[in-house]
Amino acid sequence: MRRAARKRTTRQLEQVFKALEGDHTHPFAHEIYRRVHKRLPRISLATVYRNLHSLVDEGKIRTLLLDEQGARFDPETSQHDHFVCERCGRVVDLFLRQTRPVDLSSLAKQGYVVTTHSLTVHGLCQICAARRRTSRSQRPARKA
Amino acid sequence: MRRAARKRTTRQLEQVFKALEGDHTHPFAHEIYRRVHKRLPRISLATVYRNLHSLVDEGKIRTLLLDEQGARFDPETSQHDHFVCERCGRVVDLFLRQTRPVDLSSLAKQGYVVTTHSLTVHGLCQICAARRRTSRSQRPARKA
DNA sequence: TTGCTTGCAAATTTTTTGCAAAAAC
DNA sequence: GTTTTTGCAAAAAATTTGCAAGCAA
Repeated sequence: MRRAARKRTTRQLEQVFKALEGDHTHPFAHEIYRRVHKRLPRISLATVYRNLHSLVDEGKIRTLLLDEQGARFDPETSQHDHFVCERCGRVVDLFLRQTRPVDLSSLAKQGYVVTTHSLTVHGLCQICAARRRTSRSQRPARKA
Repeated sequence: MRRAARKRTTRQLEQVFKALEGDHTHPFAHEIYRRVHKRLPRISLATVYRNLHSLVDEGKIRTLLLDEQGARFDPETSQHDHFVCERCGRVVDLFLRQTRPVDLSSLAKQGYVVTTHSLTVHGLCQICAARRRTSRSQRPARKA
């Protein structure tokens, strides 16, 4: 599934990248489409997908597979990890490995060649954990 | 997306579980359908999906999101990690955390509540790494 | 001008759902 | 006998593709 390298810069590509740049919410393709569509009302979702793929191929953004519903996109290209909140669904960047690197040395000894790794932590984010603490003794809410 | 708990045992459910039991290849739903279909030729893919979900809900199997093409299923329910080979696509179970637990204590200190985590390592599996070593100086092969 | 990229619509792929019939208990 | 589960077909949701027209270089 190798795609031909992109050769031209277009407004569509620029806007797709800008819609993601500096964003920490790890949006799905459709949300990126929604954002770009405000500036380029004629853009199609297919073009958003094509440009997201180009950006991934060029290493400018990354794909995240965290939900059954589809791929998320992340402009943070440094090696990092993610926290997924079970309650609110938020995905938070973690930089654990900067202070607590995962020890994969045993794999090399077993004959594996390690390129990258990704760590995903599931649980309650700071906000949802605090909320639960506050409402500790209340009976389970219906539908919030 | 909460499903009602299953109340009856059926041949379909049993066969879906048996098709996965003891398997270490982390198959997609369609491959499980293919296997079960040999024993129950009238089963439908929809039933395989429904039964896979039941088994996940009951904690008998787990869902793995590793590929863009869809979910894999894993009968290994103990806490473990995965290695994905970039060349052959194989997914191998890893039990790194039994000897090298990932240190997530800093998250608790920051107010997160951690439920589980998953670590996925990418690279070359033992077989593909060995093959590369053997054919080190050869020009890139076309189509294997 | 040349040929890459886009927009549109249709196609694909994976997974889910409605409903009558079949099976479980 | 009642209620759950199945099979089938159709629906949904996410993503990809063919192709003529538009745009970048």
